[in-house]
Amino acid sequence: MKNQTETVSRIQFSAIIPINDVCYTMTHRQQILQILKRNQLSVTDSRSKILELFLLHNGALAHADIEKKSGASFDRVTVYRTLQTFVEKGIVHTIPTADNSIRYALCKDECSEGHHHDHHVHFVCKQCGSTVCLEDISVPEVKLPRGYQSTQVEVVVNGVCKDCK
Amino acid sequence: MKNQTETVSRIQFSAIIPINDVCYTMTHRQQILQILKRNQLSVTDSRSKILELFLLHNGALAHADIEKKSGASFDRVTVYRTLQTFVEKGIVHTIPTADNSIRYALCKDECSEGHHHDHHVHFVCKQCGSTVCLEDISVPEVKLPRGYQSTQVEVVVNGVCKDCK
DNA sequence: ACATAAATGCAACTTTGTTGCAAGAATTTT
DNA sequence: AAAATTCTTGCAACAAAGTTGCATTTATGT
Repeated sequence: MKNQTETVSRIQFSAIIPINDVCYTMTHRQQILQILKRNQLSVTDSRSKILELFLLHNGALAHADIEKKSGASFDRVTVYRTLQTFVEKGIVHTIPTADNSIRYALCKDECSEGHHHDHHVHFVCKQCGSTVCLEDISVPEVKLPRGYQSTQVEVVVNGVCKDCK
Repeated sequence: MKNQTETVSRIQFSAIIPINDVCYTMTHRQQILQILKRNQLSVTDSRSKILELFLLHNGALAHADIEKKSGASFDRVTVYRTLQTFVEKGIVHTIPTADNSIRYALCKDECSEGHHHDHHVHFVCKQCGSTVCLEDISVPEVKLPRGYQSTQVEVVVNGVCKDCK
């Protein structure tokens, strides 16, 4: 037990660790490996890099954002397929928007394959355009008319975020 | 007063009335003219026909639906521009979805130009794929964290509708 | 280190959405 | 009621977004 703790703290200090000739800060590398392993996905450059973008950004990313931020290092198709895989595995979830652009965000809790249970509110800032998951705000109950059966409720709040005010 | 009622009922009987060589059932024709006039839009084939689709369908339509249902009678560009105009005028509103497809639905209440106030819940059926506005179900209050300011709240419920159960 | 299975990149293609401009309609004016 | 004006439409060309098949490369278990 003591040994493990020591190992972790030692690694935490050596801040930069290479995977596939790309360097990541330690905590992120650990998270990335953990997430991919957990979902039986092989650890590749693109998956690691795209996951890292999500970890760094702390908010939702659209496909276009990822292409830009990744520095055009991957093929467009790879980004599409990676995101698709992540959604299927429950690593990220999609956020509905009124403008035709799918946004993806990391699922904080464990999502079972195919079934997301991210019952939190999404916030889209009109000013800076960023989308964030309000993890602490749970989706309120919605009373439906007779005959309607609900499986998932999406709540998207538009407005001005705390940084833009 | 008696005269007016009489006129209306007489017109209601003569079910089919032509505009621009296209025939519409009376009630819809009245509605279409009323909506377009009210918004200072000239009455054209495409606008009338697309509005009629909304009146007939009683639910949300995506751009693709309109192209199909209108029988390829209009140019794609015209459909795009018509929908854009309708949104700007507040005749229809967009419904956010998690899959890259904007859906449009008629605004029941009068919406002032640019500012929609359709504070109702939208329902998307997983079975039949249809989207409906639950006019009677109002959007619940959402408590936001400090610093966040809300201008509009969108609620989309996914599930099985009353017809598919 | 090797074999196997999976992921990537490329090319070609489809779908979706946009823009400018000439021709055609609808409305207004006379 | 016809002419003038304004707005709308359709065409063409383009840009962006997303998909599919296939050969090559990469990751992983033995």
